[in-house]
Amino acid sequence: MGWKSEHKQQTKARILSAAGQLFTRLGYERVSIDDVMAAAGLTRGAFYAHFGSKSELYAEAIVTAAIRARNLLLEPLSESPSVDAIAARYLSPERARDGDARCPLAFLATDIHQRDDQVRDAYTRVLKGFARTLAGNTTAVELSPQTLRQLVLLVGGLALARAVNDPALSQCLLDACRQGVNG
Amino acid sequence: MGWKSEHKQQTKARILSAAGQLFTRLGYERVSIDDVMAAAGLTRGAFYAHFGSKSELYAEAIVTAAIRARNLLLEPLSESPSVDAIAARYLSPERARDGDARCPLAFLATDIHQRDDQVRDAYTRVLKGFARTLAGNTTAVELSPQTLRQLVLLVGGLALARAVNDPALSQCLLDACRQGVNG
DNA sequence: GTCTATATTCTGATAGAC
DNA sequence: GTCTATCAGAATATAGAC
Repeated sequence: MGWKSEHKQQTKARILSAAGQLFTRLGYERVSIDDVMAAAGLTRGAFYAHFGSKSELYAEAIVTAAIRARNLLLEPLSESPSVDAIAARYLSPERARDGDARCPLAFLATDIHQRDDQVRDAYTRVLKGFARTLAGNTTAVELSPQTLRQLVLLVGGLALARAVNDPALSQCLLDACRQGVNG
Repeated sequence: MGWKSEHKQQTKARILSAAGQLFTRLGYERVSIDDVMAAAGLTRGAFYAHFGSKSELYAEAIVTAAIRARNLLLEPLSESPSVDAIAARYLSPERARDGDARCPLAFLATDIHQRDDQVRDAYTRVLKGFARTLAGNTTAVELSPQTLRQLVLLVGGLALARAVNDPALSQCLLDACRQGVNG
């Protein structure tokens, strides 16, 4: 492809990066197309040259944000990190607050059911990917009950720790879940 | 108080009941004041005689919906139900779908962080109440790590089972969490 | 207290110049 | 492809009649 369509791809990537971070932090409804385009250094009118609708952007942005969060999470860890090592990083207080490595799985969990199938499919795929990482990237098709419990303790625990308005309870939730994953 | 203010209280209760069910099912942003008032058999203009803002309504409606969900959950159970018995009912497939006894703790979890302190306080109080129920209504001030893990497996598990667009995975999540609470 | 009517703001999406 | 300008609809909140 020529340099022109390459430039378009870069622009689209910039929009997706901005959207991923904004949506993960604020949710679907509190982020406007204006906000996303402004964060990407563009204006509203250019949006529809890249995406057909806000919902379509949301679906793609969830994947983008998940890849980013995954990279930041696993970066300092070994090639095949243990669930304990993952949990120790994932369930950190900074992550429960508005840290830099927000996980869309935890921050958008209850928002997904309200959206269309395209969005729900994207979220489901990402969640399964995280589960397979917890299972050590096995080739097994089935996810074991233990892996699913670890998944819930991580994603659900982080979500509740973020929701709650009591820092002490928030910390206790994170500690309890980390301990439960290890056991 | 006279029958007049008593009638006002009944009207307010009707609004709160409608709001509790609508908000829990659809979230904060997808429910308008119009929707709530219409469901209560009133029109928009009457709203501000009972509540100061939509956010204030939301905070109160979360408590109302939680009480209702709690009653429906514990109704057929013994006076001091075991966590196993609670989990068996709470993590049922009907509850993950749009059953009648929607739990605002699970369905609104990631919506709460976006709202004001009044809302977050209400949610936090309700969550602590559910945790104390799981702990057998002890008088202990502290919540044990095990109770908090059970709380996350129930609330987080139901939230993820609802988010996911894959019925088989949804069922596996519910089963795994129920099994984990029992163990 | 409840109604109708409306002020105001914001949003997603589109049209047309460059 | 990106811009400015705008449409059309929806939302919160308020004003005033009854």
